[in-house]
Amino acid sequence: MARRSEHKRSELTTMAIKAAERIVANDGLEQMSARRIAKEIGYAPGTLYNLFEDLDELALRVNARTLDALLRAFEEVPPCDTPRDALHALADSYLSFTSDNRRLWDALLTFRRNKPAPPPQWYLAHLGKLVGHVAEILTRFRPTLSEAERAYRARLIWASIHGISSVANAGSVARSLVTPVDRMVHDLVDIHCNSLEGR
Amino acid sequence: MARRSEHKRSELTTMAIKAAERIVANDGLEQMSARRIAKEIGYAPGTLYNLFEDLDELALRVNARTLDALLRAFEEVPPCDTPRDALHALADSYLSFTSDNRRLWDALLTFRRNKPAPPPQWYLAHLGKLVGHVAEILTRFRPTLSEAERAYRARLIWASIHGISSVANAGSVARSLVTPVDRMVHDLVDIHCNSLEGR
DNA sequence: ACCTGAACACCGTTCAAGT
DNA sequence: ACCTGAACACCGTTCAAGT
Repeated sequence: MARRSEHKRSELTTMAIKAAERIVANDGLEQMSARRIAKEIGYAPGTLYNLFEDLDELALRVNARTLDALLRAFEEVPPCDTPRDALHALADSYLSFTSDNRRLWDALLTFRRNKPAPPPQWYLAHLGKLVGHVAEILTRFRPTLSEAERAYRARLIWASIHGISSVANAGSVARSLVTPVDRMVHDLVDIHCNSLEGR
Repeated sequence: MARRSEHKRSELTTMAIKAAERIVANDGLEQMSARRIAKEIGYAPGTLYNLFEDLDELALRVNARTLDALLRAFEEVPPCDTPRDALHALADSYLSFTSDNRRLWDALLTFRRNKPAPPPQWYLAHLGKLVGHVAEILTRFRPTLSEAERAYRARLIWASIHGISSVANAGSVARSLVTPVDRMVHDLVDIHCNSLEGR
């Protein structure tokens, strides 16, 4: 029926991603449907399949923007005198980002592709940068640590902190296990710091 | 149309829960639909709404059985000489249970009710027992710890371990961040133990 | 009283047909 | 070439009507 070309393909793509992001941020990932996105941008559902392979790809693009935003927040964390303070500052940044962007962060954590497929390489690169922020601080604790060990330790710290934050965000079912979240995260950071300092 | 009464109401309930569990274990929570459960037990979809308030309740009942099974596994963990060994043994039990029951455990972690509601009291009781197993071991580390502090510490340990295991189970997207899972969990347990021993 | 199954309001995805 | 929208195969949930 059509040939509107009111928007360039790239514009249309951006419109769709932003509409999807808006829906996820406001109403959660469950509400992000092809029909609703299409309605919001004023196109037919079929059009989305012209721009994206499927809804999975669209969700991945939304998550990529969320990760980008978190990385930007990390970069704005002011430098600290001690590595311990630096880790605490990073944890604070993480906690405030995830609470300011509850639903978007939740979407990132709970999203599962319908057809199992290896994650795109740019997605892994994003995650790598996230862990890189932690790894960088670890060099100040233990300058002699090999790069591999530093990366491993950074992943260990990140995953354990993430555990608390993810339980806190996971429905209301287990939230009582991780209260108060802030105190738990900072206690955990201290435990990791103590271990890094060898005490 | 009907009045079969081939099964008592309680039998029907059990049949439905077991069918749902089978579907979740084999094909994941996404595949657990009212229509499919009904077909498996040979009744109409509407019948399920006679037995349960909605699908959320059915999913909760499946999760309860999974938690029960995990608690049973915990109870079978043989006693250990040192509290450190005991924590490692508990972690091993957790790791092997979650890998033997991937999809059921995943369902427990990712399930979110459609209508937000406080978790039923029996559900919280189950979670409490889970943390209780950890708390019990902590008395051996620090007999003088108050009950509240012991419970807090147990939640901290459990949540951080759970973080690693949940990332490992979360699609393939972030799994690379938590490999090898076993080593990470045991390193984390050691860090917690060191902290408890005050070094 | 118990169970049915059509009905309602939704999904993701495809693809022939229109401009 | 681009976009549509009907069509297909699904959802959860309800409830009038049958036995």
